[in-house]
Amino acid sequence: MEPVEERTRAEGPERGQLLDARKAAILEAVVSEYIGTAQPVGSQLIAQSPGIRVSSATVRSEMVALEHEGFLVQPHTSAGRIPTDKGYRFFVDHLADPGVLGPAQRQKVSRFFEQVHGEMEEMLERTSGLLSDLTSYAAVVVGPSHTTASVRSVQLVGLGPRLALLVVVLSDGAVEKRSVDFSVDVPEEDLRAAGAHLHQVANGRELGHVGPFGTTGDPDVDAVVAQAAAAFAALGRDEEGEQVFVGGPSRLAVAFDAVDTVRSVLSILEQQLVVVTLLRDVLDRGLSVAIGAEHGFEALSSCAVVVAPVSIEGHEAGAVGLLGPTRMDYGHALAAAQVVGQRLGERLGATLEAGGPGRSTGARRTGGRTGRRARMRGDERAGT
Amino acid sequence: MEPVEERTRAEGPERGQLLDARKAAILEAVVSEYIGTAQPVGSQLIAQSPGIRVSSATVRSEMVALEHEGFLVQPHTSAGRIPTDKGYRFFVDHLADPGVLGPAQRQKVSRFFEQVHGEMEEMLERTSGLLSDLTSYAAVVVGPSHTTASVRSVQLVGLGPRLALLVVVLSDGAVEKRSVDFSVDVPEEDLRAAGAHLHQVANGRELGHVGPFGTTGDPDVDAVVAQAAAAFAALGRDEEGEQVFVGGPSRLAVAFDAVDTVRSVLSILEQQLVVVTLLRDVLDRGLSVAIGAEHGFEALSSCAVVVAPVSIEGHEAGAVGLLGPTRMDYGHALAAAQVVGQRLGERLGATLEAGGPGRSTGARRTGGRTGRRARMRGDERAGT
DNA sequence: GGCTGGCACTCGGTAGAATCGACTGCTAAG
DNA sequence: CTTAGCAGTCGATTCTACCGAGTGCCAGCC
Repeated sequence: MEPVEERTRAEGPERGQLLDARKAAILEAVVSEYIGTAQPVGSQLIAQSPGIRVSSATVRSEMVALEHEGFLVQPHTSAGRIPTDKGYRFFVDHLADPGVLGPAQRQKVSRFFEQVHGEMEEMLERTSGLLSDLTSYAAVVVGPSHTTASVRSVQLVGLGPRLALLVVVLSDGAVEKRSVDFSVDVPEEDLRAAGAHLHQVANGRELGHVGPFGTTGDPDVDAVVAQAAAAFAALGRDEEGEQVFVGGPSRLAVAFDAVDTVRSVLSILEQQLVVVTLLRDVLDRGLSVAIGAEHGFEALSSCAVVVAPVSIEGHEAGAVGLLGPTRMDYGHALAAAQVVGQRLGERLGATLEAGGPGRSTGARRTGGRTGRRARMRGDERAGT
Repeated sequence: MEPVEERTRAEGPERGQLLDARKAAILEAVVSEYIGTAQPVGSQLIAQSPGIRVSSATVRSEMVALEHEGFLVQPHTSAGRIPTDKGYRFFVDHLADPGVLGPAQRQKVSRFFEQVHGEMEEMLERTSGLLSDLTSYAAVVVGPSHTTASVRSVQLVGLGPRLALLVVVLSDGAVEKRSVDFSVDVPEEDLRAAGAHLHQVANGRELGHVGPFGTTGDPDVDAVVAQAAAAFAALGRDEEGEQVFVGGPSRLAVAFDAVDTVRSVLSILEQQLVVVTLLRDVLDRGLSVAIGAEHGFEALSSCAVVVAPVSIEGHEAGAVGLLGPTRMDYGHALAAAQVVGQRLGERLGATLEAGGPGRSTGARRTGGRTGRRARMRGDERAGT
């Protein structure tokens, strides 16, 4: 109604984002208290907390102001106050101490990355478990997309008289495969010849950009090549997406007490494409935390998402994230995500350390985020 | 107290498992009603249901008997009755109509298996989604173990001067890989030579039983072979287990209203080894349904598990399962699991249809179920 | 002017009493 | 053996009273 009135009533030179020191201290106290207890916090409790040197009456009037400015809300008239998304946002941006992992946890992380072995998928999956363990929140790990990796080897392996497997090894160590069903028997030599030809043509190219495959002169072999080419194209289409690993989804059932919330958040996590988009969006906006409605997902409005990039030798290769209630322990979550993301990047980099120039095709992400695909696990229906 | 009394009171020649027709009809009515409404069901409702031609008083006295025999319980004195695990068991064994999928669902299944494409993992994953969609319960799909498949191809692909990828193709179309880090630069020819040698030695053997690898005469190549052999061994160790795919876990949050139950069931599903063991156990005991405490898992005591085998050309290759509350729609769930399991087996078989004799190494499972490993997704802690 | 103590007020949560109603078990009659 | 009738049980619901945490406001103090 009277925005001017509103603005003059607020004191000091703040412009929307700024709060004077005392308000900030009170807001911080409210947020940390609420994060700890999940109970609306009242003025008296705040007045007693260290760092606040005024009476509860003063705290009350400050709280009224904070409520007007949208940092706090009262669930009902005679209750304490709880932070709004904006309140958490201010807390995260200005107040929370950087957040450090305890020595025990640091050690756990170190030991994990020393011991972890196996191929990328396995490592990413384990990492999602680690992150979830560290924080008690659900964790997601998004692996690098293979779109920029180049083909290092192509092979056709016969599995039967009329069936073969197209095996493609990429420069980043990923292996893609696709079965090819010839309707007629194909002799082993033709298979081998076709494989060699495919290798010649595709080697060094990016998976999405192989072909045309030309001819070999031998029509039998060419027939095989043609079939395999189709499989190649299908590979390029299907495997363009990132893989998503979710760790500790059961943690959601601890973080939220409403079974409805659990259900809707779980069903979001089942749609891997959505998860990838979500993390990407947050990172693209230069954030490491998205609170409540800050990301566009209705179903996640009671969640906060903490994201950290995973970069392999300087180029962004994926992301790790945490999903918890808005009243999550941001300091800890940020620290954990950040450390794990970084260590994971280093670890993945180290595996490729001995890699040649093929690896550094690292063209930066093109930035567009439409058309991305991810392997779906679970329901594929677009959310309800 | 007086077992003889007990036994003589019951009529007819039953011995523990059998019930006379009227008791059975009443039990069936109680179970189906309870499955539908989740409310304790009283004698009056049963007396009205079609097929029951006696008064509520008679129903009551029969219910007393059924309670004595352990098929029903009363949550409290003045409430109706609900089935016990034993009650569900009898229902499943004797009463439930075979259960048929509706035409729409049959069609959905058919269309799914016509359209589904991609490699095994993807297909299994999608299948778990399908099954969950059909039934509204959480679904699990366990893929075949590779232990009986033989090696069809071995290749060493250089990813960098000192790094290579060992790529092993198995007769069932699976591809296993492992990166090998030589501490010195290895020329391309040595890699190729070592790869060829490995292929020679391993081809046709089972993954767990390759080696020893002998020598090639060239010490440089032998060094590479030795490193790769270690990777081979690691593969054999790691990839012995089945893969597990969970579809629609969010359905658990619909089926159960206690958030605690949701949490504990979810955390079971996170431990893939446990899931494999569970399904195996049930199948090994010749069952297709395990109700409540029938499987040994405390955390799943409020669940029922429906299992159907997936067999590829006669030999057991995996399983599909459904996880829901004990008051699940058994008829529908059984039908869905059975159909999907069978179709999946046929579909997987069709892919290998053109396969040669290598495929039919199908030695039956050895039956032991210790030492099995599964890729873990999520937490790895042994249950709480 | 800003801070504080005091006070009236609000309102969710809890406890207890009354009521309701869906069951049951029992019994006596058909 | 079945059935109608009846007394009894006990969870669920509603209502009331009450408590207490917490608020907003105000008058007085520094």
